[in-house]
Amino acid sequence: MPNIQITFPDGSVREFPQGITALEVARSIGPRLASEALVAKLDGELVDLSRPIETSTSIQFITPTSPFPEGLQVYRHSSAHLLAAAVLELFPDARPGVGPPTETGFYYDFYRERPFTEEDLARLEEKMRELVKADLPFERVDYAKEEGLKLFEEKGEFLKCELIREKAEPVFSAYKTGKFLDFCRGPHVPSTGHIKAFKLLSVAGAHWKGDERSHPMQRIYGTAFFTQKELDAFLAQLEEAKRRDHRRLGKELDLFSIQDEAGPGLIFWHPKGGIIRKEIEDFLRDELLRQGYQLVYTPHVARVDLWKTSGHTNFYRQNMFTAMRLEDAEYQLKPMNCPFHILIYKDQRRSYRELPLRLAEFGTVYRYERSGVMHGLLRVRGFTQDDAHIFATPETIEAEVGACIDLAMLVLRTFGFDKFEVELSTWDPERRDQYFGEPEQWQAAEASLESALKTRRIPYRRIPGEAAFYGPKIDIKLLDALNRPWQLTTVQFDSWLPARFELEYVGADGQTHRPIMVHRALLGSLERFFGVLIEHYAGAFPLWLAPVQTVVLPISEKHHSYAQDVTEQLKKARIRAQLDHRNEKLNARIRDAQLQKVPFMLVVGDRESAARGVAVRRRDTGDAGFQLIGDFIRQVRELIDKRAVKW
RNA sequence: GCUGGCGUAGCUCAGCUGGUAGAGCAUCUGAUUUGUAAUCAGAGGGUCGGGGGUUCGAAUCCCUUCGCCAGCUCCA
Repeated sequence: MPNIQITFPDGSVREFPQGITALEVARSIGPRLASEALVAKLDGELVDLSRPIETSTSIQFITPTSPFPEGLQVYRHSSAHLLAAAVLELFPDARPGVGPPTETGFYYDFYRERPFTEEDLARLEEKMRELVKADLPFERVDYAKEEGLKLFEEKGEFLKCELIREKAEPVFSAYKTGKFLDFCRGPHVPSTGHIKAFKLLSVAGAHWKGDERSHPMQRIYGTAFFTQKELDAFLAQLEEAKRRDHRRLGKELDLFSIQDEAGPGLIFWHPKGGIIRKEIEDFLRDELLRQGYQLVYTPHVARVDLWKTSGHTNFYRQNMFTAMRLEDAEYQLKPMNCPFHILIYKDQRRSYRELPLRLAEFGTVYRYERSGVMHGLLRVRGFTQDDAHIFATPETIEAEVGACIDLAMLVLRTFGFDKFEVELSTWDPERRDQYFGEPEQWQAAEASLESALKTRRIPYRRIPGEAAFYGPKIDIKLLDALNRPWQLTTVQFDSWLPARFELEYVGADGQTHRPIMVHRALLGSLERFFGVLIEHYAGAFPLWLAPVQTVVLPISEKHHSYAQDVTEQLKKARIRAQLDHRNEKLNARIRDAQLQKVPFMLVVGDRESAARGVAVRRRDTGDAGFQLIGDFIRQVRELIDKRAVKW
């Protein structure tokens, strides 16, 4: 048998007989590697360790400690197969659909008359552990298409048959694990014994191939990690996310509610949430005015004709509330603010000297969402965008886009976010008919967006084909305290609406020209942003946002009047202060203030009233000792004024 | 909208196979006068999400409707 040459990651080359398996190569290096390796990478392609190597190649072994995400993906994919094998042991009537790895684990879809229950999950997990102990191999078998199809048909695997008919090559691979045979490209870890730490998380409904008209499927979600420690950390993070859930905190801290009687997806901002919203709006408004925006207010409804002109009745109908008939015409609740701002623009003849014209509004819009998709503050039917439309000449577009990005970064950082992901969504030149406008316009638009990012040295990802039909856009996602991404800021280039509404300005040359529009929202929606903020801070807001900034706690009744005096002084300094003189032990009142996440608690008793001071307790670090009342006020005022996130 | 789960006091929840509702916290009243995360006692509070049905009898079983939760699908 001829020899082949195998190149190792360190550059060394060794000869092996043709047909040797990757596992044998690993063994030639060391028994430890052979037992830990999960898959091999041959010239960059992932393969099973058991696969014979026929030609010279480079090789790399992937173990749990390899710095490649592919290892974990394969591992989770194998875990999904392990799950399917366990399901077939306990529920022979289940018909496996698909079961891929996901970002945080894996799932497997089954077709079955009866849904799985929580108890079923526990039994399945137990069975999976048994199969791990049995150390079953993930055995790869190649079938000719017809022969393989027949095999799956005999097993009654009608879903797999459908996939094979649609996707299989003339010879396709399948993987066998115990009773489970899957049409699968692989690769997999060598055997079930390699799977160390996993957990089944939930059952949920799904649809075959994601098509809601197709078979209902039962999806079992699970996750798997190389070590129990990593799994535990992941589960702890799930718990932490639950602890921070804005719906729960919104109730506990009395920030907002959703009322059955009013309808789903409609938000009631309670007084404490209202103060936070006011602080957010005040801050934004000040910045907007500083940056040359002009504030406008527009109605919530308009004649349907307006929405016909804008094109919304056509391409956005599915997201709009149905129109209402009034005496003279049909009226439509607004799903967007742009046509209104356009009407303000059109209300007079515009000169190039007025541009860029920046119109900003906290505009409340209503969008119809299907009943199953609402989620707290994050997905609602009525929300307020911190919206703005910039009407500009083509020459100034890049500068305007750049200014939007700068403003977005400034704003988001002020709220304490400092990790971002930026995306540039561009068109797909292959599908020109999907987009409005000429290719040259698109290239110019993309170039100006891209250049705005480049001159700021902002790292970004280009996503072809993700542009809106009317223009390319830049989206900024922030990462919260749990590193979850949230898409908030969007800056969109639009030459479609200016054309629809025949917008014009008179240029320096005395001719009329068409302006370009930039749609831009920094926080996206105030409701959604509020939800993100609550979860990011777990309800413990920065001082400047905290609904109650200080609570004054008199030790006993004889300190009431001094406590009252302290509270008045705080209020005079525009610090939100509350006096808690309830007939409760100090400990109980401290506890309540802690649970309400009040930044400062001021204990006042004999010592404090004698010395005109307060005993400061901080929300995060506890007792901070005595301070003169004047000093405390000055310090807190300063922290509020500079919108400190930490103190 | 679809699949599955759930809906009992303001909140968190108990209530086995049908026999006209219970705890803790919160609220109110009284006692207590408190030094850095829950003082004690008493009282009030529910047409068991809404409607219909089965039954001598329904929080419990059935139908229907509204809402919530986890997903699917779609988005700020």
